Amino acid sequence: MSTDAEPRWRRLEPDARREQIFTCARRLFRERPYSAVSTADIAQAAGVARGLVNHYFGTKRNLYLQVIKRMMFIPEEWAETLPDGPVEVRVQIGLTQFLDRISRHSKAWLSMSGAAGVGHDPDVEEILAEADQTGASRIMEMIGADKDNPQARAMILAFVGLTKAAGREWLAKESLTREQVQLLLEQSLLTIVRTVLPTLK
Amino acid sequence: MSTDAEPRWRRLEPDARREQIFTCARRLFRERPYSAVSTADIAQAAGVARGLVNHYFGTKRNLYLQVIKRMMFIPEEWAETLPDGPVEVRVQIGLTQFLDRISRHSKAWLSMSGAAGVGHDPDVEEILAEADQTGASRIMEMIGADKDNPQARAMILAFVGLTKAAGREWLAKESLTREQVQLLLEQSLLTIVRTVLPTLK
DNA sequence: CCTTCTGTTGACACCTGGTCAACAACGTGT
DNA sequence: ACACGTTGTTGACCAGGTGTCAACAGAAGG
Repeated sequence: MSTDAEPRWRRLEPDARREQIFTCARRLFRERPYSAVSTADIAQAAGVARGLVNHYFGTKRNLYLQVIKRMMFIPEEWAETLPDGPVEVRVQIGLTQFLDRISRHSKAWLSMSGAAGVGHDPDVEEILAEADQTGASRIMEMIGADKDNPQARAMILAFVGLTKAAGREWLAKESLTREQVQLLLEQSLLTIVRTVLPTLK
Repeated sequence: MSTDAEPRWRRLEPDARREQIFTCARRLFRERPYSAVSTADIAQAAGVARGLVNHYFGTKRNLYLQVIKRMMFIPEEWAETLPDGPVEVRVQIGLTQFLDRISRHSKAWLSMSGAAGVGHDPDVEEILAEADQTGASRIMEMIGADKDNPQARAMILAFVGLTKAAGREWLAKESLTREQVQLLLEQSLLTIVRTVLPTLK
């Protein structure tokens, strides 16, 4: 009889196991809505007992929040340095970089871009709001706005809404070309800079 | 002994009972996320057995979809007639009417305005997309755009994204005044009409 | 080979959603 | 009044999902 006694399961470093489960969970959450993914599914995908998922992540909900949180964080740095120069040029370059970014990570970006609202989950909304704030800060750098002016920031947050919607039209629905999106965002942002923000004082 | 024999429960017309349960469900879904509302909660709020909720609405999910669907439908008519005249005037009046509308129904509007995405549920997204299309049509009337031009429509759908984000800044976060939102939307829309849309054909 | 450590398992208790046969409120005919 | 049929309503039942935890077993060291 075979004496090799293949072990029925292998031990992993906690970090490795955690990461493995996390990866499987992220994949599943991307392709199905939250409630259609069971912890059993996640465990099975990771080839692991169901209890282990809870052991590493506590609750399914918490695991989900971590997935969202990490989607928000895109590996490369946000800010390649922007050249000095007139707003028009900075906006053009900044938006080009931005569109490069989201097209490179389109899948992750799309699953993040629209969110919050109806099923309004405070925790999820908070994470998403944070992402919007990051985007807004970046844009305010582009246009040289005062980052501490809450009204200016609110205006730019609204513009971020335009950005996300336009991005979806381009990447998900393919009803606009990249050039069209760029033109739309560029012109809108310049209008805001030139006409709307100055009224703030 | 009292012979009046107060009945333990009362029969209602199916429509009345359905409406009663629906109202309780809507209230609960507005104040808590989907998964935090159990059918037992809904039944209890309506003073009714749990099974009755399923009897009238099939599944909890279906009830939820109906709640969303009805939130989307705002009773008064969309279109008070817009006067003929230059785009600038039509846009100004149209946006004023629009802001009147959403401030009047701010609570319902806010729970609809942001949505879809992360927990991406196809059915919910479809309902919300339909609402966006309705809004887009209205705006295209305002600016006299060709409603059958898919690219123009896509541009306006992106603008709807700006609208929703700006509305949230005003009504939910109160970081902008109504006047500021109006200015932002007016200027952005005019820019789109004058500078962006003409490049399409 | 025995011991220790701990990553991992599998069974358990609990909760939630959907089904369905039985029940009881109410209108109707006598 | 009283029986009767209709049907709105109930409550028990089952399937399936989540979180907990004591016990198990792979790996490393003596």
